[in-house]
Amino acid sequence: MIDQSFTFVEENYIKAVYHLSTQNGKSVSTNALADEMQTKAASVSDMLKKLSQKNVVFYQKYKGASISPKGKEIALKVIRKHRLWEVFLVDQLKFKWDEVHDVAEQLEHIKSPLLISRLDEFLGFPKHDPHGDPIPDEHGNFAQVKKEPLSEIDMGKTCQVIAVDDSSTAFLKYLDKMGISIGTKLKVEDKNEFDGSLDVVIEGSKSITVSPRAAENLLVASE
Amino acid sequence: MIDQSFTFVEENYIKAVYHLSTQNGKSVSTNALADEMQTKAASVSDMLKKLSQKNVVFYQKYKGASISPKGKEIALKVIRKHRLWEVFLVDQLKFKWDEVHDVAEQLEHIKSPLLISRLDEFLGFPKHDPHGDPIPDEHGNFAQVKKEPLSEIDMGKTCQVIAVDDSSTAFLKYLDKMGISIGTKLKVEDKNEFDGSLDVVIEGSKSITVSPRAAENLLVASE
DNA sequence: AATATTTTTTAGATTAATCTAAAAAGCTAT
DNA sequence: ATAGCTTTTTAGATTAATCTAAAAAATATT
Repeated sequence: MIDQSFTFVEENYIKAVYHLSTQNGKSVSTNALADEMQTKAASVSDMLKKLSQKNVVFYQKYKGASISPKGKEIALKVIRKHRLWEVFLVDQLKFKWDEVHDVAEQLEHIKSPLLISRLDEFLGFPKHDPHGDPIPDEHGNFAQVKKEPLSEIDMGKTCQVIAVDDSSTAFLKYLDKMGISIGTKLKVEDKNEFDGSLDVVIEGSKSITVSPRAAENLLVASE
Repeated sequence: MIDQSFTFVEENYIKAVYHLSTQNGKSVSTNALADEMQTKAASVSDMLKKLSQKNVVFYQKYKGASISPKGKEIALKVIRKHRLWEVFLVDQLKFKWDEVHDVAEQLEHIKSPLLISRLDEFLGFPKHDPHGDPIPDEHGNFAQVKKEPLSEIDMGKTCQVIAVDDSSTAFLKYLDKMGISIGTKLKVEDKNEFDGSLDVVIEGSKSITVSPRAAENLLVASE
């Protein structure tokens, strides 16, 4: 096993397992993956079996999958490439942030360690992509963004939901109804003194009011 | 037939047919393609059948293949991308000319018209790649390099063999023996007054002496 | 707990690209 | 012009990724 190489498709599955299994801690269901990958559950089952053989995911029939250390390494390399290319597209080629995704999805699979280290250098070793997401270094390390409750965010500031402190179904259902999920970007418009509720704008969407209770349990990263 | 798309593999075959069939005018044999593509003749037969169906090559069983107008269009788009990326790698990322090929072979298949037009602009609309090969514009047009006999090249200048004025087997055998073929790069080191012969260095190889007769029939592009 | 529903897996096909081995076509040299 | 050699094509498998439909396991409901 000198330097095992993965197909574009395998890399995309690994990335998806990494994303979904680190986002909410627990293992990822076949259907969740099928949804993420825009494919059918049967295809996912086949692929998980293969990726498990290659030791990049942990997988038990009917029990879902999670990322292995080796898989995490691969996922972080792909994510590093994806985000560096996004910086290139936006900073150098004047792409708008909403135009970069499809192209970066292709560029992230180009295999050349030299290319990536040179690109990193060329871009001035950026630490974040145009969406504010951290760029892992060549060893897969990246500055862990500090989580703080939404209630601590200053008025006028923008932040991104990265976790929740209360994972009760009641809370999650509430978030769902509000249109908030992991990754959602929020801008704190106003703080209402009388009850501590916040008026926030959901990026690219509507303005809502968040109760103080919810604001304490929504963990965000400020930008 | 809205905007037919081709796989990486198909694009590589189209490029190979284009290269081989425009280089020496006539149609390309299955074996020549197999050699170029590092694959087996059987695979080439299958692919030519498919590409012929898609109207990108002209193909008749046992008679070889040549590029169609549609195929030429596709080939030139891929070549344009390949050469623009080479310029990027050398000019911006400090790659050496011999390090770019494998990476450009991957990058040339990225699908995004916006990416390429922006890259072209970013690089200052270059007309040649780092090897001196012309970069086709978005319509597939490129400055035809002017051919001149090797005998006209000034001392100290570098040039590339692009054609021959005498296609007798005798001459071609002579060139073969000397290690010269289409694409070979030469540097004129010295001109011997007494017999008109030239001392030239074959790039990455030995120094040889070319007779005046040969020098008149070797058509080159100066760089 | 037993049944019904949902989720996941398996079985069996399909498509793209490839291969080996054998058959067919084309060339060449006497 | 024909026998022998080379080139090319076909036939039949193989691998990766996918799908549909059916079977099996897990979860939910009464």
